[in-house]
Amino acid sequence: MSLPPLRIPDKPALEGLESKWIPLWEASGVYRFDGSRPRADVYSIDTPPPTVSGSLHVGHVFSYTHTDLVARFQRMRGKAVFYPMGWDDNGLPTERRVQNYYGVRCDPSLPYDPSFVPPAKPEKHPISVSRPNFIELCTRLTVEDEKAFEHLWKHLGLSVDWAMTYATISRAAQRVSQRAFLNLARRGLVYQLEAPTLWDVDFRTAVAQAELEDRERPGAYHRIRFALSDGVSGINPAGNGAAVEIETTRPELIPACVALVAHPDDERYRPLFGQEVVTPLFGARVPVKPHALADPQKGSGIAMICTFGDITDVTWWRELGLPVRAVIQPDGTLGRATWGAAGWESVDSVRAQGYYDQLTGLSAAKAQPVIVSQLRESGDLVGEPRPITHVVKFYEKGDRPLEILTSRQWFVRTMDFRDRLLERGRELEWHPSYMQTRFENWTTGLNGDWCISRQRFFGVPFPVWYPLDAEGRVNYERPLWPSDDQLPVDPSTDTPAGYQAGQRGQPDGFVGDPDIMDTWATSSLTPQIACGWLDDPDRFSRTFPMDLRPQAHDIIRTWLFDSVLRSELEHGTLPWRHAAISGWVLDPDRKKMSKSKGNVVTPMALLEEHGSDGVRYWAAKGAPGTDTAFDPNQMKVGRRLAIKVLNASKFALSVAEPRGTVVAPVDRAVLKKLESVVVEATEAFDAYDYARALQRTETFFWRFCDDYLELVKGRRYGEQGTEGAASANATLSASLSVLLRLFAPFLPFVTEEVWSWWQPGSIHVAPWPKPEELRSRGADHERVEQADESAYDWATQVLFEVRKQRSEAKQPLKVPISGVVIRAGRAELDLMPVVEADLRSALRVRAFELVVGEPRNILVQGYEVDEAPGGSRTGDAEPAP
RNA sequence: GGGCGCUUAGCUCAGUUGGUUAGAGCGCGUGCUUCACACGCACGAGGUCACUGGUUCGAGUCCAGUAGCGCCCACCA
Repeated sequence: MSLPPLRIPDKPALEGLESKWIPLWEASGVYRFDGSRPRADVYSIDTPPPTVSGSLHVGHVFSYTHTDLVARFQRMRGKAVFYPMGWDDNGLPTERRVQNYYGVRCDPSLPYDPSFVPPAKPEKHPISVSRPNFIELCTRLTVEDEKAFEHLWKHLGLSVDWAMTYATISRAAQRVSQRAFLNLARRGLVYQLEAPTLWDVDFRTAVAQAELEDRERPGAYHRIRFALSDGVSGINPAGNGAAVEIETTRPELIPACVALVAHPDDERYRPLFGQEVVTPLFGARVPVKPHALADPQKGSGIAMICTFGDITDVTWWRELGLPVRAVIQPDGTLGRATWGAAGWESVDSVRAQGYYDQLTGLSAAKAQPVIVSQLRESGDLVGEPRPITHVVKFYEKGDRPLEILTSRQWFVRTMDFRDRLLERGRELEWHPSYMQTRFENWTTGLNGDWCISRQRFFGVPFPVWYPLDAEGRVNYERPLWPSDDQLPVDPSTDTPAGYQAGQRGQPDGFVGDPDIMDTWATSSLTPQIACGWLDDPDRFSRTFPMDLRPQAHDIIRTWLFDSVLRSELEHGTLPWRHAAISGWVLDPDRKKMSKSKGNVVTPMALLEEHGSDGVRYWAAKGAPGTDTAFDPNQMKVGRRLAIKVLNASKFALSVAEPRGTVVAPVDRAVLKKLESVVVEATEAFDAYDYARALQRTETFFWRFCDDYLELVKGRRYGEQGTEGAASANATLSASLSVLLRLFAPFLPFVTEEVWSWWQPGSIHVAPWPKPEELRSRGADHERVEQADESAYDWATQVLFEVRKQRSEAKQPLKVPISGVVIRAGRAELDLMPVVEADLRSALRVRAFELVVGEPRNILVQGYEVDEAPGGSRTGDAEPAP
C-alpha cells in the first residue's frame, strides 16, 4: 500500500468508509494468507460454512464478527492468519429450493444428460433429471447466493482471505468426503446394516440421532384389551379371566405388535410371563415378556411392543429377540399385508385381513381414527380415548413425527470410540469452558452408531457400486470400490472398474449405491477440506490441526462432535485446539430470533444504517457463549464511538508541532493508565474474551476524551510554552496510535481511515500494541510512576467538582470563574503546581486558592458574567516563542 | 428425570482472586452552539444485587437450598 498523504478532512465522517476501504484491502492483499510461514507462526480458523440456500440474518453477523475479532487480533500479533470462507451448499435446504426454482425432481436412476437445459419457468409437472444434472442446477443457484453472501461479509469487514473459499458440494470437497469414507471402509470403521432407522416420512430419508427434536403434541391414551390365547384363568388383573389391558398412544400400530412387556418385578403381570396373548382385531398370538425398561407406573404397567413405535420398541425388540412385523412404509402409510398362511400369522386371518384392508394406504394419522372405531365395534377398546399432551420425536426440519423403519443404511462406528472422544473433548480448550459439559453430556448419552446415509440427491454420493447376480439381485456383501485417484465418483453415472456402462441394472451387471451422505458427514471434514488435506499437502502441514473452531452452541452435538470424531478416526488428533462458542441473538422477547417469527432484520440494512463498525460494536459486546439481545441501540452507540474516534483523532493530529518528549506528569499518567489497558485487553483477547477487551478500551477512551483531552487542550495549543505543548503532542500521538490499534479489530473501517491520515500501511497488519512502547515514549520511563497517576486522578476530581458547580449554577462554559478555593490535605495540594495550569485552562478558572485543611472542599467563588459573549480570554492562541 | 447457564437501575449489561459509599451505556431530567465532535458537551435523578439460610471481622462475589427464565440431554407405552 502506498504511503497516503497526511491529510485530515475538515469534516471527517463514517459514510463511505466501507466502499473506500474494501477495494483497497482487496487490492493490497492485507488479509491474504502467507502460506510460506511455518506452522508455529500460523493461526488457522475453521470458519463455519453458512448454508447458502436462504439468507444471512443478524445471528450470522453476530457470530461471524466474533471470529473476525479473533482473526484480526491474531494477525496484528504477527500471525499468518489462515481464514477461509466455506459455503455449505450441500443439503436439503438447497435441494428443496432447486426443486421449486426450476421445477425439477431428481431421479438417481437416470443417466447424466449433458445437453439438459432447465425451463425458464418451472412447469406444472416436475421434470425428472439425473443426479449429476440436479447437482449442476444446485451449483448454478448457489453460486448466486454465494456472491450475495460474500458481498455482505465484505461489507461487514470480515478479514477473510477470499482466495480461500470452498463449497461443500465442490469436487474437492466431495473428493475429501469420499476419500475419508473409503479410508474408514478399508479399516472397517463404517458398515452397512439393515436395521431400524429413524425415518422422516415427508423427506423419505433416514435421519441421525443428532437431528432429532422433541415437540409437544396432542395425543390420546387408548386402553385396549388383549385376550389371553389359551384357557389360563384367574391370573390376570382384568378379573374376567381372559384378557389383559394395555394403554397406547398409537393404536394404529396394533397390527405391528409383536409382544407385550412388563417390568420383571411387577406382581400383577409376573404370572403372564411366558404366556401368549392375542392381538385385538388381527388375532396374532404374541408373547408377554419381562423387561426392566417397562415402567409399572406408566399406563396400565404393561405395554405393547410394535415394530416400531418408538426407540424403546427398538431396544425391546433387539434385546428380547423379537420378529419384525412392519406396517409403516417409507411414505408414512400403512403398507399392504397378507394375513394367514401366506403372510402374517392370525387365529382368524379372514377377519384380520378385513380389518387391515381398511387401513392399508392410510397415513398413520388417518389410520388411527379408523382403527379406533374398529376397536370400539369389536369391543376391544376399554372406555374412550383420554386426550393427553406428550412429547414426540421429530426430524428438526420435518413436519410429521418420525417413524422407525427397517432399511439398509451406512453407519460410522462411534460407540467404540466414546471414551477416546470424551478424552479429546477434555483436551480441547472451550470458550466459555462450561460448554464442554454439553459435549460430555452428548457423548455420554450416545446410544448408537452414526447413521450417515440419506435417501436424498443433492449431496456427496457414496462411492460404492454393488454387483448384481444372474437374477439381478443386489449383492451387498461384495461392494465395488473405486480407487483413490478416481475420486470423486458418482456411482449413478460412473461405471465401476471391470464393467461396461451398459451393464448397469442388468443381470450379472452392477448398480450404484443410490444414497448420499448426511450433510454432516461432509461438513465434519471442513478442517480437511479447508486446509487442503488431499489437494495441498504443504498447506495442510502448515494449517492442520487448526487453532480455532468458532461455532454456535446448538450444533455442538452435530458439527463439533462429528468433526472431532472424523479427525480422531482419520488423523488421531483433535482437529483444532480451541473451540469458541457463540451465543444466539435473541429478540426482545428473549426468544431466539428466527425467520418464521418474522422478526429478522436484513443485515445489509443494519450495516447501512449504523455502519459496519457500529454493528460490529454491538456484536463484540456479546461475550462468548452468551445469548445477546438484538439491540439497534447498541449499534447506535457503536456508531457514536466510531464518530468519536474520528473527531478525537482529528484533534490529536491537527497540531503536529512542536514535537518533543513526554515530560508533563499528567501526560505520563495517561500513558501509564493506557499501558495497563493494553495489558488487560491483550490478556482478554488471549483468553478469547473480546467483549472484555473492547469494554476496557472503550472505557479508557471515553475518559481520555472527556478528561485528558480537555485538560491538555490549552497546553497543546501553546498556553504553557513549547515544552508543555511538545509533551502534550507526544502523548496524544502515542496514545492515539495505541488506541487505534486496540480498536482496530472492532472498528476496522474507522481505525483504518484514521491510520491512513498519518501512518503508512494498513493498521490491520500493524503490530498489536505492547506496554513497553508507551514507556519508551517518555524522556525516561522510570518516571512513569505512582506520583504521576495521583496528579492526574486529582486533576480529574477537581474537573468534576468544578463542572458540577458550574452545571448547578447553570453557567455556560464561556463564562470564566473568578476563583476556586480548594481546601484539602497537604499531599493533594502538593500536586497542584503540575496540574493547575491545565485545570485553569480546561475549566476557565482565573485562579485557585489553596488552603490546607479537612474535610476536603472545592468551592467555586463566582462567575464573571459581565464579560461580553464570545469575547476573548486570556492566553488565547499565543504560542510561546 | 439428569445436566448447564442466567436472575444487579425502566432497558441492555460490566462487576477478574471476598475488602470503603455497587458501575457503564441507553432512556429520563436540567443546563450548555465549548476554536475535535450538537452524530456533541457537562451535570443530575434512579438499585433491598431473585429469595432463604450459612461461612467470614466483612458477601453482588464463597457454600447449601428455594423460585423463575433459557438451553442441552433422557428408554416420553
